[in-house]
Amino acid sequence: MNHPAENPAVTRHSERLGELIEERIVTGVYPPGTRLDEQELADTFGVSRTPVREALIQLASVGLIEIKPRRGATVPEVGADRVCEMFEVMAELEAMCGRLAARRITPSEQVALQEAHRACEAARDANTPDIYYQLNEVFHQRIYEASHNGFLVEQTSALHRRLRPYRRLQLRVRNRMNSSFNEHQAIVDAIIKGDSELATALLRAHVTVQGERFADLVATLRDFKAGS
Amino acid sequence: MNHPAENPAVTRHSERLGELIEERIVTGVYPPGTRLDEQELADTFGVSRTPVREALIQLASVGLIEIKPRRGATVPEVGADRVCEMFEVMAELEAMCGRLAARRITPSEQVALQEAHRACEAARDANTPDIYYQLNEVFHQRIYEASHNGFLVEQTSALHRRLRPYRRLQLRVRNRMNSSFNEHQAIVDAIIKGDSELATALLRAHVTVQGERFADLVATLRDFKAGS
DNA sequence: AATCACCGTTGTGTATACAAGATAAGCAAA
DNA sequence: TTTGCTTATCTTGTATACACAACGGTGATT
Repeated sequence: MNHPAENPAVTRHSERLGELIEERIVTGVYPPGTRLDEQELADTFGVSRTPVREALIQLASVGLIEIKPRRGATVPEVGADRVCEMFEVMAELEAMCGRLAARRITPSEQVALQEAHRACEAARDANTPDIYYQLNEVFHQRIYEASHNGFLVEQTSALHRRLRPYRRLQLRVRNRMNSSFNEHQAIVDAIIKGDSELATALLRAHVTVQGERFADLVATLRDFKAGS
Repeated sequence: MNHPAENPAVTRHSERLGELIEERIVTGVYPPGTRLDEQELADTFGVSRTPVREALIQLASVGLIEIKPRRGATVPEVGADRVCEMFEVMAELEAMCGRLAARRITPSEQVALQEAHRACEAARDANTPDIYYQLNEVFHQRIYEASHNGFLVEQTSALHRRLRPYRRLQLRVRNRMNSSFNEHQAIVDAIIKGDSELATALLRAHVTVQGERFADLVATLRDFKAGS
């Protein structure tokens, strides 16, 4: 058997490169404001400038970096307000997923959703926020897919990924894991019950809270800086 | 105003190229299924393969074309169902714009919105669908901007552009221009009045109709083909 | 006659070379 | 010392050259 499927060795390096660079951006290796020198990246990853450029263009068109003509690529200083805007849109997209999911979810998807939910419950009981965080992503993904709108799934997943680093900040927020799980419970109930309006409202609130927590965090940090 | 993004004096050809190729895709010069040969495009536009590749990658990451490793770029056969999915998301995004706009629109934006609306009215009275179509875009853009969510504006505008060719098909649909204008009127009223829920509902319906018209059109075409 | 293997061609993916603009340093003049 | 201009250098943007995988055709074998 030829294994083109199992082998991630995509013949185009720029794709792999894009993921690597993206990884370094969201993990803070390349913090906002960083200038991304093409030659430097090329040396780092052991390739020539060509694939690096292609990867950068790809990242730029997704909005992860900014490329100014003749002035290179930089990791944008995502203003806190910008992130809030993104959370605002995210809330609406997730709410839409929930609305459609409540109407369209199949029996097998119901099972999958409840499985994901129970997995979250286990992580909560074990008090392992990192695990919970991971399973939380699966949970939300299940809802996306239950919307039966492939385009919506793509858009929502993309934005979810892009907001990941900011959501991550909230892991330590007091009691967030617990309240998150309770919200999940209500969301699952609404979807299973087929109450699309309720699912919409609950999911919107669920995500909006995340945005607000983020805003709180930013405000706190600013005060902290100002006070020191 | 310093808007380097929309400054046409961009030294990077790939951006300009991307727009040119996009233009040819949405206008049907490169119909779905077309294989986009890099060398061929390079010759066509009088540049080398490098900028062409960069433009293609950019288009691919926005979803306008598909690139398979070692197998080149093709204009995807966007299934009708896919387009319907996109309209479904579009309806929600526009609805969100309307909801926020109703709450946040400034006096000067109110004026701009009404101006755009009256311009549409003139086009309707003159019975010039092409002009109406153009002004209709301005009208919607005004609403996007009134949402005061820059990220939302970007996302919505992008999807709007991507759906343009399919919306264009509806120009000739019977009476569409007239009913569109009437819907606009109600939308403007709701936004000015500050009734965000009403604006949401009206805009969602306004766009949903477009999606349904598109579905009707596709169905008609299919029957036509089957019957011939 | 049909099938499979081998080889040539075509076109993508990458590296390198070259051109041009932008930044920054150095020098001169006020 | 500061300001302005010139120039040097560095980085981006583009062209070209090369490597290699995929498709197509021809020929041999069953």
